Amino acid sequence: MTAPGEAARPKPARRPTIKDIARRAGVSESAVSFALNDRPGVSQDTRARVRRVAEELGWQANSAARALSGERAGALGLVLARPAQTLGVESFFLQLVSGIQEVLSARKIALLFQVVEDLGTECALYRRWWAERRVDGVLVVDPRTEDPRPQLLTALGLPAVVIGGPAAPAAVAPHPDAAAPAAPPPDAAAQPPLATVWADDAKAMARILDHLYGLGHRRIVHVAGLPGLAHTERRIRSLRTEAALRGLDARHVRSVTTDYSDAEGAEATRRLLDAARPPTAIIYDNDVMAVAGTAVAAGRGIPVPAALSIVAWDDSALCRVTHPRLTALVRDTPGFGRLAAQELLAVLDGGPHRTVQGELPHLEARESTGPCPHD
Amino acid sequence: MTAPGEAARPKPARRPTIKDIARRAGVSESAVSFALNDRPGVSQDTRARVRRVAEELGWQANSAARALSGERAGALGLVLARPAQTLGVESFFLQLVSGIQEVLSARKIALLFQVVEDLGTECALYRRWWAERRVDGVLVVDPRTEDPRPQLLTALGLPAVVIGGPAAPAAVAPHPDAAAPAAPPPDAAAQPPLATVWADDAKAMARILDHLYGLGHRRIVHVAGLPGLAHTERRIRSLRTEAALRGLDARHVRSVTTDYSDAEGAEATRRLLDAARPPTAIIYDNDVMAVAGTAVAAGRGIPVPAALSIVAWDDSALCRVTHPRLTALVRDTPGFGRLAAQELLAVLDGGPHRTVQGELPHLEARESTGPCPHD
DNA sequence: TCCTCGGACTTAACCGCATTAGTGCGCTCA
DNA sequence: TGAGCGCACTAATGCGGTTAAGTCCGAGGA
Repeated sequence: MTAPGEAARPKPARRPTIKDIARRAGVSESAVSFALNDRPGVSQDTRARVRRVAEELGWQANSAARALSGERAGALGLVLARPAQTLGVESFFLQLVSGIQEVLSARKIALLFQVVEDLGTECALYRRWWAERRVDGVLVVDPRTEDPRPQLLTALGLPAVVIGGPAAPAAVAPHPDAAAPAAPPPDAAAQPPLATVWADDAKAMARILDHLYGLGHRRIVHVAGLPGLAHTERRIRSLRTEAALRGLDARHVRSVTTDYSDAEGAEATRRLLDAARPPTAIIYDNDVMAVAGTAVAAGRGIPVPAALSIVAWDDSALCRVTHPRLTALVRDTPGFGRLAAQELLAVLDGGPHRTVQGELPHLEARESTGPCPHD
Repeated sequence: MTAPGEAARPKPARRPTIKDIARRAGVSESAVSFALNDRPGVSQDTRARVRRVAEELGWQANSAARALSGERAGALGLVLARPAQTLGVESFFLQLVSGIQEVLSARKIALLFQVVEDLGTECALYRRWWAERRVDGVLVVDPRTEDPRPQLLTALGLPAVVIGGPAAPAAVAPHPDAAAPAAPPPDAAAQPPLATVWADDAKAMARILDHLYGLGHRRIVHVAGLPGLAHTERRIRSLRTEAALRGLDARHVRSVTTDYSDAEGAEATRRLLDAARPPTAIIYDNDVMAVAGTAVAAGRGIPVPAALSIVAWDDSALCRVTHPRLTALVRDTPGFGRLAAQELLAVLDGGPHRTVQGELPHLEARESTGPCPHD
């Protein structure tokens, strides 16, 4: 009656429990529990013996049982809300996840990773995870200016760390360089106090502008990503501020927004190059658009960097396979993930909701940026 | 005594349990369990009432409790063994994961996704997940010719589906077109009978060769990926078979292996173009190498496709941002993920270990392939 | 009329671990 | 000398479900 291929299925080996350990070590189950969890109540001798037996048996705590009694699921969640099409050309997320897991796996904490279509589904998923007690906390990515998630998570009491927030870091920790009185946006105070790790986009933008300004560029356009995202707005604001600091004309140094796709990146580039006075330098908010923009320039016979300089915000293999190779802003993304994971663990351990800052990115100058051409 | 930012932390709302439902519905806890799990033993009336109350309370089963008693973790695992550097330029994985989750989330099954450095760590992780009963099964990616994972998983009794295996589909389901007596490799029989979803790389390769052969190309090199991977070997074998079928010279139609990186893809391309009789067409095993190869050609002033045709195995935004846009083999990767997830669920439900085949990819002809130049 | 049968529930046991409340024992000290 | 104490350990309970084993009751058959 068994289907082909089913016949040989072996009976799964029974996994050892603390009861097995208790029997072999000649103690009670609770003594085993004490011994294995570093709690007082057992002698050094017994503790060592129990540990040895557990080792021999290859015992690992049943995560469900531990979760049920210990009130900890031993898992964290990360949801990525992205339409399926736009998925995966960026290296950012896998690297972030990789960094996060480096921290988690050392503490035997699992990561539930889920890709969903939109923000609504993401919120529904948080509710479900919360109700099912699947996770002890979540890492929130792609914070937005109008974001329902912090409020939801606060209401649920689900510990969280926002990666890439807050919308206005200046309001939390005033940027020493930001002499210009950049008024904190009205929603800054309204944000529930979730723990946050953030990157100093203002300083990063300053570095890019230093580089381009130093090369003589005065007409610089920033091809940004999705307008709703917090870091997009932050970068746009930073560009304005930094341009003003250098006395640059706001009509020639400005941002345009896209959906991060190669198609919109290319389209934006075409429009920019069609203008009466096209920019001499373009900053793209991700690697994919930068490559697409470079291809557009190549298609029109516009030499890079002789006639147009290009900078990619975020490095990846892509930036090295184009011709010429792209000058890019290099971030330690796995490091950022590690930082976020550590913060979340700290919150779970009862720590305060802090706002910590990731390492500053640096600009890797390659062949796509050069001196500004003379008109 | 509370740290700043901690003061406002709300007491988490208590999540409802079946006990709450039982009280409100005026029945016992087990009646609730029966009602909510579609088991006989309660009247239609009671069932409806219990359901309504559960709905009102927003009840969701505590996954830990269910796992503990029901022997099902309600989660599956997927491990990606990749060195951190090579992470994330391919769109394949996120799309695969997205497809998998489409199937899983409908059944409220979570996915544990983990990125590790190597195969040894991956195996250790399977052991841990098994011992901790974290997952009910796993999806195995990147099968290799010498792969310790199937044996381990079989020994553990951890249900699994291999994505992209087996090494020799011909041995399982003879390819009708494969008239050439391609001897099944020795390890084919040694493979434990894990469930498998696979793509017909032989047919895909045939399509690519049809295209290139039809354009007159007779010197074709396949820049393959990592030599240890099953699908790499399969594609290499397919190229040989298909070349022989068309009477092509094995010295001019051959494969070289790389590590999938842009660097090795570019390096391989340089070597090929340096040869006395360089190929007139190159097939790259992923999009990143194809783009890198195109850049090398551009750097040497070799026009594509006038002097060199290029095909990418796997499509992505990358193939559309180069100049010219790359002819690519388009696969329905999310669909492949859905298929794999369905197979694993079938196995968990006691089904047989089948070997099912994914949809055939098609070749999207773009501007990077053209008629073979005359020598 | 009595007994049986089965549907609709309830009770109780259990999953594997953490944790709290004992228990027995040797030692100290009034 | 016996109350008091601390230590090492055991017994018992609970987490929130599932499930096997009753219990109750009304309908149907002999």
